Amino acid sequence: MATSGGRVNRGPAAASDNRRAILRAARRVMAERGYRVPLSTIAREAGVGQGVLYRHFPTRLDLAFAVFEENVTELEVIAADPDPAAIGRLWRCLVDQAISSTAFVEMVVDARRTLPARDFADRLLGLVEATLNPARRAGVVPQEVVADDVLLALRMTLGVVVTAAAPEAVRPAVDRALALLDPPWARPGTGLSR
Amino acid sequence: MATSGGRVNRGPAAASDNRRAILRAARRVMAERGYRVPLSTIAREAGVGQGVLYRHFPTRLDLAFAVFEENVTELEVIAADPDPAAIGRLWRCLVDQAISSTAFVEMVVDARRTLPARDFADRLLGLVEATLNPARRAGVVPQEVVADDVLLALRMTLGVVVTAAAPEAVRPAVDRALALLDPPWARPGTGLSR
Amino acid sequence: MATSGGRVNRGPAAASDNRRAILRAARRVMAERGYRVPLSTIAREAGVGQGVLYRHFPTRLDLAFAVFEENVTELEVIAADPDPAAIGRLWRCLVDQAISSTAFVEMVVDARRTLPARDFADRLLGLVEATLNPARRAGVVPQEVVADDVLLALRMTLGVVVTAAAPEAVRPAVDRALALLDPPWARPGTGLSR
Amino acid sequence: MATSGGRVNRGPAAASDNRRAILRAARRVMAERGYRVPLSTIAREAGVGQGVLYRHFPTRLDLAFAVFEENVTELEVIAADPDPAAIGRLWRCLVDQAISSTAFVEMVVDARRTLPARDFADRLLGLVEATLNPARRAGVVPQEVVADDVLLALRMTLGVVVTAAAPEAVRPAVDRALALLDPPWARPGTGLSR
DNA sequence: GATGAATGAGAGTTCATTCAT
DNA sequence: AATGAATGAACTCTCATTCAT
Repeated sequence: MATSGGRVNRGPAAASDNRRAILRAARRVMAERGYRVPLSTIAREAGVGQGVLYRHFPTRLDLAFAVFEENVTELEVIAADPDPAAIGRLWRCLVDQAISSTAFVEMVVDARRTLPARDFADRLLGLVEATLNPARRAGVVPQEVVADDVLLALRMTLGVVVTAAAPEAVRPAVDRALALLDPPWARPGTGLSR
Repeated sequence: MATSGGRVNRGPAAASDNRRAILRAARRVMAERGYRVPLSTIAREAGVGQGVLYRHFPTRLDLAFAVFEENVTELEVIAADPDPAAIGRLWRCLVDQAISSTAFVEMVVDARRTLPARDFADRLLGLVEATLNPARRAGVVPQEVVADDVLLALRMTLGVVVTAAAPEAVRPAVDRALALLDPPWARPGTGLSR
Repeated sequence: MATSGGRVNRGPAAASDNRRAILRAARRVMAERGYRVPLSTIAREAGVGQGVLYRHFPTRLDLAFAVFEENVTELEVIAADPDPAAIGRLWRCLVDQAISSTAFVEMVVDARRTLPARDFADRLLGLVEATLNPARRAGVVPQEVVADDVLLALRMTLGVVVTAAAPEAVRPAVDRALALLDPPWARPGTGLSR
Repeated sequence: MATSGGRVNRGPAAASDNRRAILRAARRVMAERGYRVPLSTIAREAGVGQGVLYRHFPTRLDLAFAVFEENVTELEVIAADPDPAAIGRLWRCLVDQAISSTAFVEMVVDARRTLPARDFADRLLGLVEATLNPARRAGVVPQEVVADDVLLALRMTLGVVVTAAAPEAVRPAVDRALALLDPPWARPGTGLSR
């Protein structure tokens, strides 16, 4: 009755493949249809049963966090670079991630209502701080710039992203917004020039 | 038997009262529990049947637009003032509205997925333009400032609002963000000084 | 989309009919298939949608209590009779109800795990007391008999009912059990003789 | 890779250990959380995989029967004693088992719905008969007492057990019930006096 | 033989929408 | 014109059962 039709049971070996497939599907489907897509859709797209999705990610938030965890990993690689100009590359990466992440904002809004706060912001803050320090010491960014400013600028960017009228309008709007804001860590000499 | 229990059927006279009650309830409940509260909750809070809610506002979006229509009305009053300094007051009003409107962003995100675009942005743009023109002519704001910039700044502010960790963190974050952005239309001489 | 096929929407007028139909279906289906039948089965048998079942009875326990409420009503009619011999009729009724109520025991077991205790036992106790008092005064039952004894005897009977090997074995087993127990309130002169 | 994490595969030697561990876990968990606890919970508590549980006990009933098989074994030891007074000890043991076995009743109810009758009752009957015969011959219990009466009394006791409002109310209620019933095989001279 | 992940049917619950009264 | 119950599709979550390793 259990394995009547469809997929075969590939056994435990499938576990990590499945996890990856679920993350990939979640990233894609959430980007397309929003944070609140039915979990069953994600499971179907990932080619796994609903139980598997549930085993790997007990709640929608767990899944979303895991998706964005991958983003953080990408940032960590950049932040590990002691180059003072790394802050520029980190910023560019943050903006790029923001542009592809309407779902992220929906998640944050949802998390605020359902969770006793997670440490995402703190981790991000740590990454930015680590990257900002060498830049400040090298004089690439003014002394008074703090990590909170960077995150604030990122949040401003997210606002532009989620309120864009159409996908193709996102990038130009973000560019214009950042031109208005003109954050010091995004000026020449901060890794963006290369 | 028609009016078996509870409320009496007050007939046509109730129509506009009901509409107002629904809008008031929707504004409050959406602010508290998010854009996606069950419509039945709004109806209950407004003290009307679900059918009435449906008659006045066929979709959730219609309801949400009507709620924010009230915001626009408030703005129109300011924009009707030919005073060059009105732009500063308009901006302050926009920011205040943004601060009390996490639900607005959720609505916009939802609208983008479900609607063939509504004219909200255009109306807002018109208002800002009408207010910006005298200001520019009077030299209160630089000539190169365009209405789009104002809306962009507003969208940036919304990003800060919806990603705030807690309600009490909203206002300080917005203040800091606007200090960083330092929009010309919010500088002294633009109606904020009074 | 809502009323695509099947049942028509009969409007609010259907409410009390539906409630009755649900109770009837629940009584029958729970007796046949046990306390834990899928609620959807009960809804289907009653000819209503699942939402209606849910509206009338938010939890399975609410439904079950309502079913047994009807039993209590039957008992109340008997208990209202000041005749000292009423205790015999009350007892016979209790036993008859027990015989048709395997589901009752399952409910009680379930309720103990899920509920902060309901007042069923108390109401039953009150009924028995009210009926026992005149009987004791009239000397139809010995002075030392208390209502708790009657309920204890009922619980013993329920034990016999639920452990019967087959439905047709229930009545004989109960008769034999009561012959062994020989409760004073079931002896001649207590309303059973007529 | 087969035994990647957690427990090691101890091979065939583990089989009977596992069986015992499962039975112990099942007894405990079913007593705590009822007959219908998830099988996965029992497996986890026993420290075995779900497959092992399934191998040893294909159905929940098989497991439950095995649990109560241990009870029967305890009874068999008593029944093997030719002492006419053994019936008293057997009865006490039966009552003690009943008191600790709400789950037993749930099992019996379940069994009636799913199984073409098992021989549990028959084995119990045999045990009681074997113990009752010497007692009757020795005149410790009246001649007319039959084994069915003893089982009937046990079923009555089970009724009291499962309908108790709280665990601590079980023993007093059973005592009172048995005082009302006063079974001859539980009177002085039947093994209870020692 | 043991392990524990995968499977998927189905139970429970919610809620937008309809419509008799 | 208002009411609020009915509807049922959709979604989330659970868990008995299977089976690759």
